[in-house]
Amino acid sequence: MSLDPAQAAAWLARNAVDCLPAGGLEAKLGAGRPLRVKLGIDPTAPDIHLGFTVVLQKLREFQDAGHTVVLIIGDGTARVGDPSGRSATRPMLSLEEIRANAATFQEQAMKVLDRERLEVRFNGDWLDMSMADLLRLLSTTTVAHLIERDDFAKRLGAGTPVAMLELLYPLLQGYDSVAVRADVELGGTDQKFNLLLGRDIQRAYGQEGQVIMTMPLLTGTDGERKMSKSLGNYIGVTEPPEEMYGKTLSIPDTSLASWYALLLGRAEPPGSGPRDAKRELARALVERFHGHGAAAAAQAAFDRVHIDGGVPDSVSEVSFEAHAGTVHMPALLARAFGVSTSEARRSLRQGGVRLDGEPLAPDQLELPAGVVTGRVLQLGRRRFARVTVL
RNA sequence: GGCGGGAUUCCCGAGCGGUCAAAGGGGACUGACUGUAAAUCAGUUGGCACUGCCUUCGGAGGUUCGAAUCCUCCUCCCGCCA
Repeated sequence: MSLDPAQAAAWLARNAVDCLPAGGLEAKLGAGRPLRVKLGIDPTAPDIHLGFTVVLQKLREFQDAGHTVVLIIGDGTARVGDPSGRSATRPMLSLEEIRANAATFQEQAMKVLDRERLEVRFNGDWLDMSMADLLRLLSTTTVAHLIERDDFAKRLGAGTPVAMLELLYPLLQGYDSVAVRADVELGGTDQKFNLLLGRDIQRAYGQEGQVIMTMPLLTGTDGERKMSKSLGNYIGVTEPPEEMYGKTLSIPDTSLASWYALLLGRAEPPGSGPRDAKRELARALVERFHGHGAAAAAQAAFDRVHIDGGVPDSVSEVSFEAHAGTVHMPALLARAFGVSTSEARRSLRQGGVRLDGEPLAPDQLELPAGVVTGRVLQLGRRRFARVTVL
């Protein structure tokens, strides 16, 4: 690294919401050794979306600067459940679920991280501690401190239950920092309390406290709210290339700058308009998760469908039974796309249904079997299926 | 414990005996325009092989020719007092 510690710290901290304590990162970098950068993950959700990769991207930048990432799979803490941002007690997970989730997670995280500078640990390895050790850990923190947290405070105020286990969670994950001797810990802004507590716990164990860095939450494809599975505005990292490409192009222009910064760690290409910047972004993201060839193919397929009005290469197949040689279109559409027949009728009435790209007349409820079989049925702009009439 | 106010279709929110599949807004969907952007315009938005039929207004009963609307009980929320 040719940068001095101050410059390097500033570079690494860009896009971060918090990097605490002030000057802490610079001081750590000044020691001149590779830092141990921790990320703890709770293997509760089997597949991850782009929002989560914001933190991975930042970790990758640390790796590229010569530091080591310590990824902690929270197989021990997953049995407790992170209360952050939750309004209700979480259920515990079975061991099998945790293992499966952890495996999937690792595989997906590798798309962003550099395997060479990575250490993967399971916190179950050290959380099965003796009672004496547990009591020592518990003695580092007061109840008053724990219930300062927003979500706990709210739930206590509202009279909803807060499980003892949940209260314990921040301590356990803070202890991870002690176990792996973390220099830096990353997380989303919602993890700030946990990260800071980890710092306190390290010091209680005679270690130097970690620097904590929190990253902003990525907005979803709607450009409004944070990306989340339950809001349906997410892009999963395992989604097929065409989906990923198309969804990325559908984000509002106003999200471009933050997507570039948070996902790719760079600014939009200068001089290109939003349309081209977005195409480049989409392509880069698909390339990251599916490889170069898939990215080029996704772009080509997209252009063919949406610029030239063609049909995609691979579409799902539906088979449908004709009655007396005719096909009842609402029923076929319902079958093909999982919509109700009423909805299918509406779309038909509004000219939203096509066969091989040709719009159907609004009153064509019945079509001869020979006309539809083997052709590509299209509902709206994005839904396609190849029909086989039996 | 006492008093009062609520629960309506995906969400918010009108409706207070028939003209209610239920106003309005949001969201979503379809079409036009485009860059699967934004903005805008138009339409749709319970189900059904659908000019009609069926099921919805927290739950269960009841009054009535007729109930989202009235009565009874139940469940859950929210204010005020203690």
